[in-house]
This record gives sequence, C-alpha cells and structure tokens, in this order.
Amino acid sequence: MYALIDCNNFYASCERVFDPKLNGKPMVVLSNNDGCVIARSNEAKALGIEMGAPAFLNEELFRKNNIHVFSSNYALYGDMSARVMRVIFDLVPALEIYSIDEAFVDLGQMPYENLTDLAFKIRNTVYQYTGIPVCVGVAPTKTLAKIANRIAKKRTDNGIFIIDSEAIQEQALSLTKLEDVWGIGRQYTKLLQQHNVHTALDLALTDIGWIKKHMSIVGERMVRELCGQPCYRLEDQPQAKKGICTSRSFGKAVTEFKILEEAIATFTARCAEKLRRQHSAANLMHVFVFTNYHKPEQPQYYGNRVIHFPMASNSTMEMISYAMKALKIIFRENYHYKKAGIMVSGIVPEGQVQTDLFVMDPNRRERDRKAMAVLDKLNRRMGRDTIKVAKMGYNRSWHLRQEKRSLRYTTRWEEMLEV
DNA sequence: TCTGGGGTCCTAGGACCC
DNA sequence: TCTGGGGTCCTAGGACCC
Repeated sequence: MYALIDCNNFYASCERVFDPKLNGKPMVVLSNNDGCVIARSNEAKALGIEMGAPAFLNEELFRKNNIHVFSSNYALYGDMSARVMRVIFDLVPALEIYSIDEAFVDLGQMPYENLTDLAFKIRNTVYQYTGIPVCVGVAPTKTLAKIANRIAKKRTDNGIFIIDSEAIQEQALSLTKLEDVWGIGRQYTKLLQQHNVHTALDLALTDIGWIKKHMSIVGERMVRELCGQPCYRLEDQPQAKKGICTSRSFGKAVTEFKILEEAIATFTARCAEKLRRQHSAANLMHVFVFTNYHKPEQPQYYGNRVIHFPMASNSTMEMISYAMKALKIIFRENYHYKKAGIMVSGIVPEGQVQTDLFVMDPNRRERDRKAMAVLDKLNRRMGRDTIKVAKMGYNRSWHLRQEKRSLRYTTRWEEMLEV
C-alpha cells in the first residue's frame, strides 16, 4: 500500500501558523511579482477565486470580501516544507518527497488497523509539531493514493481515506472526475470525453489497447494503476536534474543593458549553485530575454542564445563570463524587457567531466573549484550572496515586486516572531 | 502599473554506425 | 530470382506534473 500525504492549502496554511488571526478568514497567496493567485484558503475558494487568476483583475473582489492577500514567501514555505517532511520521515520506513507540499510513503503489507492508526498518527503529529494540516490517502497504487487523498480532502471530516477493497476502489473511481486523475490534463480530457469517458471508473474500464495507441505507454501505466496494478514504485532517492532553469519576470520593465547584465549574472549564479548542490556540471547554457507579450502594442522581441562550453562547468565565475558574452549578442536597444533567464543542460556528474586538451588551464579549474567550495560554505552559513561576483551588482530595480510579503519567521534571526 | 517559475517523460523522424 | 538486420544519438514537438 502507498500513502499520499498532501498539505492543505499549503502556502495559506504556512501564513496562518504565524498569524492565527487568519484562521477562518478568506486569504490568497500570489505568485512571484504579485502576478497570479497560486494558493487560496477554503474561504477564498468558496468566494469563487480561481487558481491562477491575475491579481490585478481581482483587486475589487479582494477588497469587497476583505480577502487577505500575501506575496509569496518561499523562504518560509520551503523551510516549513522541510519541517513537515522531517516529521513524516520519522514515522515511516521510506519517503518520497514529490513536491513542496506532498510526499508518498510505501507502507508495504501493513494490516488495515495499523494503516488507519499510522495515517492518523502522521496527520496529528505533523499538525502538532508544525501547525500544518495535512490529508492522508492510502491505496494499492500511487495513482489510487492520489485519488484517495482527494477524497480525504473533499469528502471526509477526519482527513483520512483508505482504499482497501475492490468495492471501495470502484466507488472512489466513480466519484472522481476524469480530469482529476493524476496524468490527465486538458488534451487527454478532450480526447477521452469524445469517447464517452467521463469518470475515473470509465477510464479504468477503457480498452487498454486503445489507451496505449492514443496515450502511449504513459497512459497505459496510468490505467493499470487505476485498476490497482502498481506501475510506479517509491522513488526515495532524489535523481539529479537533467535541466536547471532560473528565470524571473522583472518588477518593472528594464531597458538598460547594465541592469539586464546584473539580472543575468544573478540568474547564472543561482544555476551554478544548483548544479554544485547536486554535484553536477553543465555543458550547455541557454540565455534568453523577453519583452512583455501581454502588451502587444509595444514592440516585441525575444532574444536567445545557446552557448556550448568548451568543458562542462559549475563555476559561477566561468559561467557568468559566458552568459555575459551571450547577452551582448542578443541585447537590442530600445526594448522594454520584462523577463529574462538562464537554462543549463547537458548535465553530467561533477566527477565525470570530459576534459579539453587545449582550451582550459587546469590550474584555473582547480582554483575555481576551491573558490566555489569556500563561497558555498560561507553563503550557507552567513546567508545567500554574502560573497558574490561583482557583476551581480547592487541594483535592485529589476527585482520582484513583493508588496505584501510576510516575515521570514523561521530563517532570519531579525525576522523572528515577537510575542 | 498590472498575467509565475519551475520540472518530467514519450514518440517520431532523421542521421549515423556495423 | 530480386535489395538485411541490428543498433545509437539527437532534436522537435507534445503531453503531463507541482
């Protein structure tokens, strides 16, 4: 059996832990740059606020209903997530962290009474230790555990739902709409509805050959999982990423080359950090800049350039020097840039970098490696960008708009909650 | 003034290898 | 008479997830 543990309205719940006045009140959390609604409390959902709704179109609605609005505070959510995961990990044999607010657990052959006890124990302990409410769904496959969790959230009072018999499984499938199945997106919903498939139960009963033909092996696995046949195991060892991207929309449009340089240098430094954290190096870098496509009346431009490194790298200094060259090539005067980013790929393990006989001075690589190790250590201990490359600058004009961010209660001494 | 930021996997087709 | 049988790697495009 698998359990899926999913935090309720996670970002909203994190805010409530440190400001209990918000309990029972409608509230939303906005995306980076205060753009879209990305989390809603139940009260906000009940008021009809849609996921992904642009904030500036809903200001009236927010005001009229006294909805509390927050900028996203990823320092807080990331740290709270780590705490929730640690609490769960202490109670179970193996844990797969699936997303910032979800985890799968493999429960093996545990008997029913123990499953129920464990599910309650997880729910109660996480709430007691972190203040975050979670729901637990238990079923013979991951896809069914997703469905069980959904039912636990929407249709139970105690936040637990266990699929442990064929009768319950069939009932759970018949209560689940097609588009709510894990792996069914917009396109497959359209395709399947044309073939008179409307619920998860209809999908489970669809001819597997037809599924394979129209939805590939991925669809076949999904249908088998719905029938109770496990096709996915617990992945408790996180895999190294195959591509890493750091990109941001700017708080306000950028026209100056120098400011764009600082943004690109900063994004590159983040990508290099992420590479070093997973002990990888990249062979390719993709640099891109955008104007604002929501404003078709302005001149539009999309500039992008791919750089092949002479040797795979994860050195912030080296990568920034390549990124700056790419930016010089793609930059055009007189455009209002709204977004930029860096993507790295061709990722290899740090210890398996194919060396180049002619290009790079091996002494410099070794010097960079040591410098990066010291930089990471200092920045981990003293805070991000305590030591940084000068090109990343001090100009904050391109930074995110975050007008309503709460304090970083758990990661900054100076922002700790005062009682 | 104003619309997020990350990821994964699969398939088909083309170019190449022996 | 009548044109083999195996592979790999890369890219683009399309689907999906949180």
